[in-house]
Amino acid sequence: MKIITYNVNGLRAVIQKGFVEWLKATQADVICLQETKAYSSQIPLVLFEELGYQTYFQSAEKKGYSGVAIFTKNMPKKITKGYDLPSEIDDNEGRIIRADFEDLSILSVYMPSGSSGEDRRDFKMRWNRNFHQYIQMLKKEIPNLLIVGDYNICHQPIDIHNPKANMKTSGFLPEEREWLDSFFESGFVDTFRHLNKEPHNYTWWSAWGTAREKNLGWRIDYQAISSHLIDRLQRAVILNEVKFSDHCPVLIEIE
DNA sequence: ATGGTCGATAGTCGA
Repeated sequence: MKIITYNVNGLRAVIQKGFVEWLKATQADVICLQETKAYSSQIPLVLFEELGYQTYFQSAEKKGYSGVAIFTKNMPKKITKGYDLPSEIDDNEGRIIRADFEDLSILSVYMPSGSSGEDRRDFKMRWNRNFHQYIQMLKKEIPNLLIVGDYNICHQPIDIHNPKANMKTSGFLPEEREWLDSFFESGFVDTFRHLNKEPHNYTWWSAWGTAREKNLGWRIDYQAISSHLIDRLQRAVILNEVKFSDHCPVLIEIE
């Protein structure tokens, strides 16, 4: 099973740049999207249906903002948009969607950015802690989880081009990294890092200057799998040659 | 610390 996660930074924009043709060539079974910035009614869904995908969206209340989606060739047993267990924060920003398959549930998640100010940095921490509580409840019901998407946090110094300069930048703050530590330690494996210990592997590049050309980036997009499923992992790669967005896709294959 | 770009929108905002 081939699964891709991709923060597209506007689904309509990437469609104009050749996203559909690229997706066809990937032969992905499931693609999880973040920052769709659209309601499903604004997307020509037939383009994806022609490739054999069923399309599911969880959009923000605010028009043109955030939003996640899952496109899948296999029929899911159930789709859940937002939270389906008690939660202190509603998913009105369109950050969570889940597809349940026979032996695996896949969540496409867009965790908040904290880059636009103190309010959003605080919201990010509250959101992440609430999300983690939800996942801990959910895994009792559904042990086999794959949680993919834009986490908006670099985990370790190896995951960012300039760790020292970014110690006070949201996305690499100690408390954010500690949250990600606790998230993984609660029963998930960072699939890419499990198979690849090399530096300079990033999934997002700033629009400043020539950051992408020089590969001065951050690894903030992950595919996290329930630890007991790690033996099913066959491949995990960052598709950094794909440039429809300021992020790039991450691909895994599992048995 | 500073700086520029983009997508979606119609306000500028959020990233």
